[in-house]
Amino acid sequence: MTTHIDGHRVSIQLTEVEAYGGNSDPASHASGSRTSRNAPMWGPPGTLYVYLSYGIHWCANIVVGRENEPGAVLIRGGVVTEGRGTVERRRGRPVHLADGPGKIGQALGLNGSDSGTTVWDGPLALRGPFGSVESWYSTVRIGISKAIDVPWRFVVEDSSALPSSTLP
DNA sequence: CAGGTGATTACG
DNA sequence: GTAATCACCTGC
Repeated sequence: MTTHIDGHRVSIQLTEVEAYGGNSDPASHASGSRTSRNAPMWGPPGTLYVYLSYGIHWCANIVVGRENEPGAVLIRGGVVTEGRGTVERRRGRPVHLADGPGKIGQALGLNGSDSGTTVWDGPLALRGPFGSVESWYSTVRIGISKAIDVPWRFVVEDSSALPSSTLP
């Protein structure tokens, strides 16, 4: 995925994501009522949902599934493949692998003003290569206190399984 | 390991 | 109104 924000282009190859559902998923921000914060989760697939976590971290999700049936994928980790200088300036430290949703949000330069935009006309774009499904495995989601047994965290085995042309 | 930080929610 | 809860990161 790639962002073009403040005149800077940053790309990451995804290595870790988590899925969140709608009303039937107690851990989801869409488990309760629709509010101004979580409204993008009801949007069409490809909508971006960005929220502020712990008052500090902007975390990014891509909405999936049908419109009005909330569901989203939280971006948890990725390898920086383009714009590493920009990422290191934003993060204030050397960065190769950004692991953790707050770090990813900061690396990509996202904030609340990007919530509700879409991958076809917003600052964040999706593009391949997407790798093979065999290189991913699933575990339980982390950092949550409800539905902790649902195995909807997906991780790439190891970054050497990524297409070598995408690695730095 | 603990603390920062602020929106959102649950309760009256 | 107030209090508790967070899909987290950093530095000790």
